[in-house]
Amino acid sequence: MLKEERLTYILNSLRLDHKVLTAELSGQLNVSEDTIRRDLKELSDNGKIKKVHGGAVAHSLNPFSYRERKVYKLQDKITIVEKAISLIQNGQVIIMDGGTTNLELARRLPEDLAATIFTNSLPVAEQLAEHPTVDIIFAGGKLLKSALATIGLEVIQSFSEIRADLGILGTRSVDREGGITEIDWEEAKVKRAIVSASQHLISLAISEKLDTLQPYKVADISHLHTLVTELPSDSQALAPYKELGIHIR
Amino acid sequence: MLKEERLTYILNSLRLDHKVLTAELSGQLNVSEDTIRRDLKELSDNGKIKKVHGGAVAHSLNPFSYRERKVYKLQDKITIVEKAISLIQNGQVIIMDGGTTNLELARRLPEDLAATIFTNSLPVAEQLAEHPTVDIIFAGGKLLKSALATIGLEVIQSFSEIRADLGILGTRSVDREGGITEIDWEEAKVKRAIVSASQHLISLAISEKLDTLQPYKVADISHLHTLVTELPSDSQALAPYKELGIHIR
DNA sequence: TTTAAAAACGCATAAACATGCAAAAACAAA
DNA sequence: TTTGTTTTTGCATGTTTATGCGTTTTTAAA
Repeated sequence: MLKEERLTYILNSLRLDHKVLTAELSGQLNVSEDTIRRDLKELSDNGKIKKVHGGAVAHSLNPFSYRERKVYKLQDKITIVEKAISLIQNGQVIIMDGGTTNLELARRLPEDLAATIFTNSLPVAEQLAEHPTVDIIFAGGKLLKSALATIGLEVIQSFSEIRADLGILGTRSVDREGGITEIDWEEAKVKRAIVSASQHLISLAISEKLDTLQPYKVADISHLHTLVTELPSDSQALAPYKELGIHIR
Repeated sequence: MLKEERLTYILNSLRLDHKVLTAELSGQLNVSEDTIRRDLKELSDNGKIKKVHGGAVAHSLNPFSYRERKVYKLQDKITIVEKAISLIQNGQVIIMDGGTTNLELARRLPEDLAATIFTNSLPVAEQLAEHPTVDIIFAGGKLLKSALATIGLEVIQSFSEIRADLGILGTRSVDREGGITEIDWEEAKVKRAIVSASQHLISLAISEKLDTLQPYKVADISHLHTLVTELPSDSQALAPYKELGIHIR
């Protein structure tokens, strides 16, 4: 294996997992830890990564992703995202909003996927821009700084003009009675637009969001077609949703 | 076997595998490793491949390589940006597009500025999102991945509905005869929309862009109200523009 | 503070490399 | 054809690079 390939491998792992461990890489690549250390040093010297004790973390040159807030329950979210990816087919038109789970989805989309993706999330759009084949349509509007997403009438109108195959919602709360609910009124309105524009609605939610409620309603539970969590599909917590006819992944 | 055939063979292997090994090629092509090395050197000199210790890799192997670019002439751009900031007043409605200079402007806006800023550039919007008081309106549309900016009819329409106090253009080329010109047709169209939506048009351009031309016209020089470069305002290079009645900063 | 893991450093070595040179081949012109 | 020139190639030479292994130093967590 060429050194160059190792460096690429490291950068790629870093892109997917946000961090790499020297010991782990040494095992995966069958070279000594010293070599890995030298690789990391080189990448670090070139400003590509940030070397830390034990490995390295992403240090994107992109000024935006500087906010390197740790992603809460990243492992669970990765599990969810991998299930969600299996639901996406080539050629589909997809609407997705923001949130860390959806961002992770954007990051991990298969290289060879061809799709058209509508979004109102700046980070998601930026992540998708690195994908070679997906077409990205950004819904314009007033930017909500805290969410780095556009909101308002214009966004809603944009989405209302689409008939999307898939709507993928990062979800704050799901409840069998209260349906999908959100904490921000404006965001809830945007999500509502996504719901009505999507033929098939997928909710990505870590399990702790199940059976919780927020003040603003996005959609009745009957609108939800597929629920993706990190739990195995036969988990007890998911049984009530299954009974409602919702597909569980 | 002709040398040309070998080179073709190498390029083809590289296309398939993204890498070639000197030793391997030497065996496959029945020539010495030295010859292969010379072949690789030639292809590398012509920019076709990237030569590395042990063989060569395709340029695309490194996924992040295209992001590497440091900001060209950053110091000059900071000078420009500081002058440009002095032209902005509280409460104004501003349209700005993308480019490194405009991104730098977004980064350095005074903390206490209150303004409404329309943009079609993802990085600019993200940067502005860190500002406490400006309102950001993002113009939606199809995302041009290379520029990380939206383009197309929708963007143009968004801008056409505005009457902005200030239009701030990052500028590829300015010429007293040819006006403001751009290298990308779609981007040029968007800039044209900015021009006609702005009551006062400001062009930010490092001096080396003066008196140069690109294929697509954005605006006649008569539409330009203020030209900001890193040069002192009494510089010889700016005199012709001054004569045309353009404000120089 | 103690301590185990990680990193840095120096060193050794084998593989890959650049360079100069000469032989062979291809080519051009007389 | 003959002769002179250029290109291509392989080989011998010394040089550089990549890597692993001890040893010492630093780090971070208990």
